Amino acid sequence: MAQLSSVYRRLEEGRRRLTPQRERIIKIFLERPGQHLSAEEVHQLVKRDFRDIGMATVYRALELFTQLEILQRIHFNDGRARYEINRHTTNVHRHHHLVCLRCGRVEEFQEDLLDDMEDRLARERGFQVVDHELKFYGTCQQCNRKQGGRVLS
Amino acid sequence: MAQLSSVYRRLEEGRRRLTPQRERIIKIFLERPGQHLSAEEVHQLVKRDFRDIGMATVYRALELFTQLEILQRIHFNDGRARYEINRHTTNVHRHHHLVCLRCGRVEEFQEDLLDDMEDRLARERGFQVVDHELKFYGTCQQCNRKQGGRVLS
DNA sequence: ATACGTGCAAAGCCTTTGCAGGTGA
DNA sequence: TCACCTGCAAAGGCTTTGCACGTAT
Repeated sequence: MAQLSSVYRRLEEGRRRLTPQRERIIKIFLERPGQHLSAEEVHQLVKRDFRDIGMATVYRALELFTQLEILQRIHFNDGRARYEINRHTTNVHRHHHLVCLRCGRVEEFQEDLLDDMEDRLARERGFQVVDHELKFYGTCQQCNRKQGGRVLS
Repeated sequence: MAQLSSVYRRLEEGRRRLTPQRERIIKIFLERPGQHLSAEEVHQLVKRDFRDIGMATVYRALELFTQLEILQRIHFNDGRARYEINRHTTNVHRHHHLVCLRCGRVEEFQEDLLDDMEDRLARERGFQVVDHELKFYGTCQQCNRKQGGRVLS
């Protein structure tokens, strides 16, 4: 798992430690590329190895990694934060989300068109873009086939 | 205010009433096109006319209007929901958001490029888009001029 | 009469914070 | 030693719900 060294380096720069719990948390994300986990989900997964870990530790780790730009916090309009590996800093191309309103699954997709938009925003409105976020809400292929079900919320 | 009749029609379809409080709330949004108000902000504004209105009523109205697709709920990754008039259903063109990380101001901008993307998603992945959401995070012109300040969170 | 709406207070989530004890450098 | 980390419990913020009373049809 090559990416761990990069995590370690960023922690060191801030004089923070890679404790066993934090390592497990990062690995949970590295083992599940393209998943968007809530704090609660992460907690359940870490508990397999650290039975006594508390939510506070999970939240503190997620917050720390978010500040170090190792993780990224996302909201899908359901009131709880989710986290994913920040691929921007791991040199994989930026991606976006397809949120299915029937089954709740979140798919990803790649898109390059936005770079042009960012340039235009800087030129025409003086807005310097640091990050962007694009989400499509709708119904996924699988749900479209089943038909009939009711759209959530 | 022509749009109020459309609000009234949609309420009637669901056998819900346009009470004075609800009317005031809708007007607050109609009077402020392009603003993204939190429940708390709406509460403060309604209180000018209804001193005793409670947060519960505000939340229930916001929830109702969101379900009727008169308002739209948005999250800017700060943990609180904001609401804006759903222009999709009032036939004004869809717009998106520029969130300034220094001063917190939210600007809007128009963009048509996404329709092509939606077509491609349907064709290539069978994902039927109902709605989309595009946000750019960065620093606004005003803040860029002032320089120096620290970027939030 | 019936269904809907309101304000108040209480409860519910998700998340953060304070604290005492533990651990790594 | 010193700064950092952890689990627990308590507190915080935002939002929802239960209830009794009011109101429109």
